Amino acid sequence: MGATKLEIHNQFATEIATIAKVFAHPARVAILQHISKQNSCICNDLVDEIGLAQATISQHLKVINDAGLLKGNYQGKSMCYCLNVERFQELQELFNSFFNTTASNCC
Amino acid sequence: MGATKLEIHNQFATEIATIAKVFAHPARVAILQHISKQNSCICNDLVDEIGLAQATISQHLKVINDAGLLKGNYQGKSMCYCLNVERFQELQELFNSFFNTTASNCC
DNA sequence: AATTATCATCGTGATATTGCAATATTACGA
DNA sequence: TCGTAATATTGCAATATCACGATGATAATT
Repeated sequence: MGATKLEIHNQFATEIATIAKVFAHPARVAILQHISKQNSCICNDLVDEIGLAQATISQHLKVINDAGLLKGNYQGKSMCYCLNVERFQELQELFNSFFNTTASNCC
Repeated sequence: MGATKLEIHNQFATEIATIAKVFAHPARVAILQHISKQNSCICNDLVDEIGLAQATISQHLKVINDAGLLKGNYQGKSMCYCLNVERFQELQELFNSFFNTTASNCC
């Protein structure tokens, strides 16, 4: 045991959890903030800005990218990572639908 | 190495990540959904509903509770867990302020 | 008091995540 | 095409998380 029992949960719960995981690390939140602040992003900047090794930043970027949250293209010899705003807003709406449907008046 | 370097990130990023972690497991999302559906909650119900062992459910409930998301009191011989709606909405607002401030038009 | 029911905590495997050094790959300019 | 700068990938060690059985603790019931 130890592995999450994914198969027993409903699809929506699994989806929310998968998305939440992306935001569940401060480095990834900071990366997203930085990207949005800069309006564009070169990975090397992030190494200085966030204070983690290049390999670590690259790994976090991969997680964010796998969630569909980045658009990237080469600009000169560096990557230019940008936020996929449409996808980002899609996730926000998913989260809000979770928040909004989960309300209760209680004992 | 291995442990998250919490101290290097800004406070807001750490806060968002901490909250996101609560929702980063499908069982916890499912528990929150179930609590809201039932309007009240007894842990044993959850064991049947979610399909995990009682000890495991109890652990997840602790994580949710540590985030301030539960109000609980004894009702007869079982616990009655309820959603702390105020706190829940507080977290929703925090999340939305993260989503809303992180927007970008890109290269 | 003993029993039962319910939930919490502890201890322990199993798996996942984090972080980094080393290495590979990619793109560009000389 | 060779060298260099930027980013990705790999492999590994450290730590965190998940899941569960066993054990405690508490309250109602017998």
